[in-house]
Amino acid sequence: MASSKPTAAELAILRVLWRQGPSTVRAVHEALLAEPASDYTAGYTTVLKLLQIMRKKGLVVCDTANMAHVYRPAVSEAETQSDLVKDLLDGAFNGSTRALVLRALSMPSSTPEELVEIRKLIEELERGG
Amino acid sequence: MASSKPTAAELAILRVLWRQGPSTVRAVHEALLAEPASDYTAGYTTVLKLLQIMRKKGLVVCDTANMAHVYRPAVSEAETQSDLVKDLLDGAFNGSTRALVLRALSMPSSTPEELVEIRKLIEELERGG
DNA sequence: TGCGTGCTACGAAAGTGTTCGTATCTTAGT
DNA sequence: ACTAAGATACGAACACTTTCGTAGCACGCA
Repeated sequence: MASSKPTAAELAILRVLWRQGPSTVRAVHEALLAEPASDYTAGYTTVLKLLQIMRKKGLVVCDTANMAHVYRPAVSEAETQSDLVKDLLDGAFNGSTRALVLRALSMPSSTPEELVEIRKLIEELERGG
Repeated sequence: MASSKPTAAELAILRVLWRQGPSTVRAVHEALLAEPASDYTAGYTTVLKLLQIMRKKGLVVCDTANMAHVYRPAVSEAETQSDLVKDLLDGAFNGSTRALVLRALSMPSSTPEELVEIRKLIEELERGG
C-alpha cells in the first residue's frame, strides 16, 4: 500500500517529527501547543490517537521498547511534499507546473530575495540538465 | 464570509465550470464523465447535490430563470489557486515559496521547455518589480 | 504493599464530505 | 387531460477525520 496523503492534523504532527526527530507523544503534543502561528488546542490523547492512526496508515513508525513510545516519521518530507504538489497540480492547475510556479511567485510571501534565489536555482537546473 | 477552500469533488466541478463557462447540471455531469484522466463515476443527482451545496457555500451562483438551472463559478480560478497554494505553503513548506517552487520544478512533469518559460517569467518579475 | 503519576488503548461522539434513492415538479407532445 | 421525459429538492446512509473521556497498565516510592 502506497503512503496515502496525510490529512491536515496528520501533517501538523509530521511537521513536528521532521523538525524534532524521534519524539514521544508528550514531546509532539507540547511542540504543537508551543507553535506560535497555529492556535493548536487539541488535548494529549488526541495526539496519541492520531499517532496510532498514522502508525496503522504507515505514516510513522514507533519504538515500543520503553514505556513512553518513541515515534518517528516513516515518510520523508520531500516525498510527502511531492505527493501534495502533485495533487495540487492535477487538482487545480491542470497539471501545469508553470502555472503553479507563477501563482506561487505572485503570493505576497514571495520576497525579492526569494526571487533572486529561485532564478539562480533555475539557471542551475538549466545548466545541470 | 470568505470563500472557503473547495473540497476535491467541488474542485472537480469548478474546473469544469471554469473551462466550459455557465453550464447546466447535466452538462457538468457529462463533462466529468468524459474526462479522460479521472475515472469519475458519480451519478447525476450527486453532481446536483454538490452544486446545491456549493451554492450555499458561495462557490457558485445559479440562474434559475429556466427549468434547467444554469450554474457558473462565483470564485475565480486565480483566487482559488492562491488559496490552495497558501494552504500548501503553510501546511507542508513552512511558508517557504522557494521550497515549494523547488519541489514543483523537480516533479517529472516539469519539462525543459517549462523551465525556460519559468526562467523568463522570473527575469520579467525581477525587472518589473 | 499500596498510591500517585504518567503512559497506552479504545470506544464513541461530533462534524464533514460524498453518494444515491425517492419524491415532486415542469414541460412538451398526443 | 394524460403521460413520459427530464429537472429539482431532500433525506438518509456511509465513510472519514478529529476530538475526548474513560479504563487499564507500569513504574517509582513512602
